Order: sequence, then structure tokens, then C-alpha cells
Amino acid sequence: MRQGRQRLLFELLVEGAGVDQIDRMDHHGVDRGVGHLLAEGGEILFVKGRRAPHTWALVEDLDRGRPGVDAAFDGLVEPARGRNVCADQHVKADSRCARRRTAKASGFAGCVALPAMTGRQPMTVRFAPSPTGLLHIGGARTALYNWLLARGSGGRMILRIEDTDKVRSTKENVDHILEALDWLGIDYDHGPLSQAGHQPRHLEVIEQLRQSGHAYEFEGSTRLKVPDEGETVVRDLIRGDVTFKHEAIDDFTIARSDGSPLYNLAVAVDDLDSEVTHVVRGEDHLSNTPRQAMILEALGHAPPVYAHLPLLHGPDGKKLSKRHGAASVQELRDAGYVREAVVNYLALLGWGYDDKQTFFSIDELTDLFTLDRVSKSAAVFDEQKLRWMNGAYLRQLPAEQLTARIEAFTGREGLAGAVELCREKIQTLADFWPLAAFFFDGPTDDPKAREKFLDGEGRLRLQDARAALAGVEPFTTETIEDSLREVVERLGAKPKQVFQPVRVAISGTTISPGIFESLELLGRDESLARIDAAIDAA
RNA sequence: GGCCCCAUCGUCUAAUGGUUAGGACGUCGGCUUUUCAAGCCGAAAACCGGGGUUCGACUCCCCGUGGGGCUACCA
Repeated sequence: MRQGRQRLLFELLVEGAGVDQIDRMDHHGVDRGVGHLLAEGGEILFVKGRRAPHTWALVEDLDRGRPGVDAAFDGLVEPARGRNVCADQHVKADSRCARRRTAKASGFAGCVALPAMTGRQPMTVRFAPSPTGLLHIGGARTALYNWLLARGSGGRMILRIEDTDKVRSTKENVDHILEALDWLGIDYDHGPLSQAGHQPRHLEVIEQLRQSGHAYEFEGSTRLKVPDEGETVVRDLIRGDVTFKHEAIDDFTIARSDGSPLYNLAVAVDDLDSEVTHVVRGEDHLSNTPRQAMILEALGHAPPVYAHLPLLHGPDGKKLSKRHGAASVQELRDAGYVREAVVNYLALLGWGYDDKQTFFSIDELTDLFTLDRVSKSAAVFDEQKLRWMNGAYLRQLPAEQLTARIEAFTGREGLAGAVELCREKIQTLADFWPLAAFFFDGPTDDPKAREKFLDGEGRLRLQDARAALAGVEPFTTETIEDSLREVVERLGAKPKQVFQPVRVAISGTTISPGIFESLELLGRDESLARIDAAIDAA
């Protein structure tokens, strides 16, 4: 943090401070500042910390030789000191959150509260995929963010399958989604709910809307009336307030002419009935949000808080689609990525904690994840980075665990020894077998390698190595290394001139785990047999 | 077309009016070395453009430009 004039944000645990106060405050916080807000909020106070139960931002503008921050701070915060203040944290104010930005304004201070950013207030969230395909990484990330919010706040996670489009929804896809979530470790407190199953209630609401005059029938379908004037403001924790003028929104259809309810209505009603507090979903839903909010309003209810996540793009910068090999969760799993790495990577795709930490355990994630640090711009899925991260996770796994995972992945047993030798060379579970297969299935067939290292000279050196290995006792990595290095010295050769022929003889290729370790694992008999075979073939 | 969102190295991001614009992946170079990796060290690499506001703008405002989304009796 920069020194000197800096805005201060202080973390304090204000027990019982009502978040409701916030709404009333933030709008006039702008220029009038503190006094006003304080009066409004009672004994308020402020601020911040990614983990504060109630997050209040003390914002001020130091630009104008105003009384210093400290002065302001002392005056304001003092009242709360008696309670519980850990005011040692300097954080910059303002924010990507428009609510804060608004308050920032100029002049002196504003006390703005950020209701839903409070990671600790129980949040009820939902993940609502439509079962029209596999769960791809975008959906997985949305599910993850919701889950982190629920778990991190002690709230609830609802899984709702949006299957009101019977033509495109399939049971098989539902199963794929459940399987993917399960693999990721994302569980839920309610569900899976079938949106189609709520049809009776949806129909009831449609009827209610019609009777109250908010909706009318048009060519058999039912539409919601959208006033010509006015506007609907969507409160979005990531994007700030987004205003939609009603004149740009036509009356929209909420029920098909066969009477069946449509998406916008079903979503609004289900979220309402489930008492969802935060709707966290992809940005592609942003434009529909005012419609859902209007339905809620017509019903006499306040909308939930929204948070629209940036979309994920393919490597070419375009929207992620099947064409980009739109990695589904299953594909990642089958490609040998482990759940921890996928979760960690996904968490970082659109969110960042600070400029230091890259690896996050699930627990850290639930603890640290907040919507205010979610970025606003689309991100590109970078498999290279996932690979790197996956490798890092594999390397830090205890040997037995890695072995167990690789055995499960390959369907083979007795891999412990080979895993030990290969663990530092693989980035995915799938990388193991190509590297280690020769231990179990015999040398790989790589003509070029044989040609290059088992030619005349290579063959002669191989014979020397063979003779030396035959006498090694016991047959261990250390003794093997000693004897082969002796050969190198005796021949006056370069190490690789002896080692590579041996490597190719036992593995069939030029790439393998450490040669001495590999020989030991193979055992003397098998090693010599392979070397003999190589000599004969050459 | 209309409405809405977005814009920092190739990629993911940090930065919250004052930094030599930081980190990570990838790339390149070096070390290590029995191959390949891993590891360690180092390098190149970014504020879309133009106007404002300000003593000072990557940060705030406006306009462009570019990208994306929505505009269904799909979700």
C-alpha cells in the first residue's frame, strides 16, 4: 500500500448492524457525506475487509487539502471503537462496484455500504443450468462461484434445472450436469429441482398477473405489460446499477399460446419462491434481467441482488462455443486434470485475490471469494495454464494418493514404483501412461530412436553396459549408476553416449524417467533381457 | 438496426488519483543435467484512441473505436 494520504478502510465486525440501513444511505452519501450517513445509520461504521460481515466503505476524497483522513477517521470511527475494531488495514476505497463509485464522488466523505458484498451474511444462491448439453467450463465456473458464496457465507445453494423447454432438455444432459458437479465437489442444499415441475405455480402466477391487469393475452399467449415510460434499474454487484429505459423494452411473452410458462417468468417466480437473495449468473442474462425484475415488481416483490459474471471466450477471442472444443467438465476429467486444479483454475478465471497468491485450497476459496473482486471483462480459457497448475497439484500430492489416482485413471494396478519415478514429469494423469507404459508392456517401438542410438557405436557401448550391469550386486539405483559411470569413464565417452543406448534398449524411446531408477525398477533380469534383445535387433 | 455490458503484457490478472505499471501461464536465454520434465536465475512483453476534470490519470467524465451479449410463444 502506498504511504501517506491514503484512504483507510477499516475492518470491523459490527454485530447486528442492519444491512437494510445501507440502501437508504448510499444514495445521498455522495456529496453530503458523513454526517448525513451517520445520522441515518445510527452508530454505523465502516468498513471493510474482504471478510467483514458487514462491509462499509469509508470513502473520502483527499484531493483537496481537506482535513486529513486521520482526522476524519478519528472523528467517525471512534464511536465504534468500544466494540470491536481491527483497524489496521489500509485499503483503497472506491471500487469497481458502481455503488461505491457513485459515492466516491467528490468532496469529502461518503459512507457507502455494500450490502451483498458481505461475504458473511448468509446468501441464498442458485445454479440454474439448462440441460441442453454438457456442463462446460463457463457453467462450471458459475456453479463454483455460487457454491463458494453459499459455503463462504453459511448460506444455501440451490440447484435448479431449467427444463421448461421440453424439446431441448434431456434426462441424459441432466445426469451429465449432476455428474460434473459431483466431480467438482460442488454440492447443494436443495435440489436438483425441476423447473418444469413448478408449472402449476407458474400458471397460477400468470393468472394472477392477468387478473391484476399486469399481463394480457395476445394471440393466445400472455404478455406482460411494460410501461412506455420510466426505467428499471438492475442492481448488479459486479457492474453497478444498470438502467434500462422502458421505451426500449417491448411487452414480452411470459406464456406460450398453449399456456405453458416461459423462461423469464419461471426464473423470476422460482427465485422468488426459493427466497434467493443473490442471482449470480452469466452476463448473457443481463439484458433479460429487467424483464424478470418487472415480473417481480408486478407481483409486489423486490428483486434479488444480481451479479452478472463476465463470459468466457475461446482462444480466438470469440464467445466460447463447441467449435473451440468447449471444454466440458467431463472432458477435463478425462484429459487427466484433477478436481483441485480445475477448481483453482476456474476460480481464477474471472476473479483474483491479490498480486501474490495463485494457489488456493477449497477452504481458502470459500473464505476469500467475494463478488467485488470478480472482473468485468470476458476471459479466455487457457489450457496451458491449467496444465501447469494441474502439474503443480500432482507434484504436491502424497505418493500413495497420486498412485491411487493414476491407478483409478488408467485402470491398472501396481503402479506405485513407476509413479514414483514419473511424478515429476507429468502434468496430467493422462501423461503418466505414455511415459511409463514400457515398464509394463515392454519397450515402445520408436525406429528413429533405435536407429540413432543403437547403431554401430551405440551397440558396442550397449554391450559394455550390459556386461557391467550383469555384475552389479545388489541391483539398485546407486550401484547401477556407479557401474555405468565406470563404463563411461573406461570408454572415455560422454555420459549420454552410454546412457542413451541403454535408455532406448529398455524403454524403446529417448524419453524416459531416470535411467538408473528405471533399471532398478525393471530388475536385472528384465533389463538384461531387453538389452540383449536390442543388441540382437541392431 | 435498437438496447445493454466490457476494454492493463499473447493469456489470466494486480493497481481503487502520485508505482521503475506488480504477479502468474506461455515465450526466449542461462544454470542444473543421463533423455524429457521439474527446479532455480534472468529477459522480452501491456495501460485501445481522442478529448476533458485535476497540480497530477491505467485509475474519474465524455466521444470515438473494438469486442461481446440481448433483442424468441429458447434458456
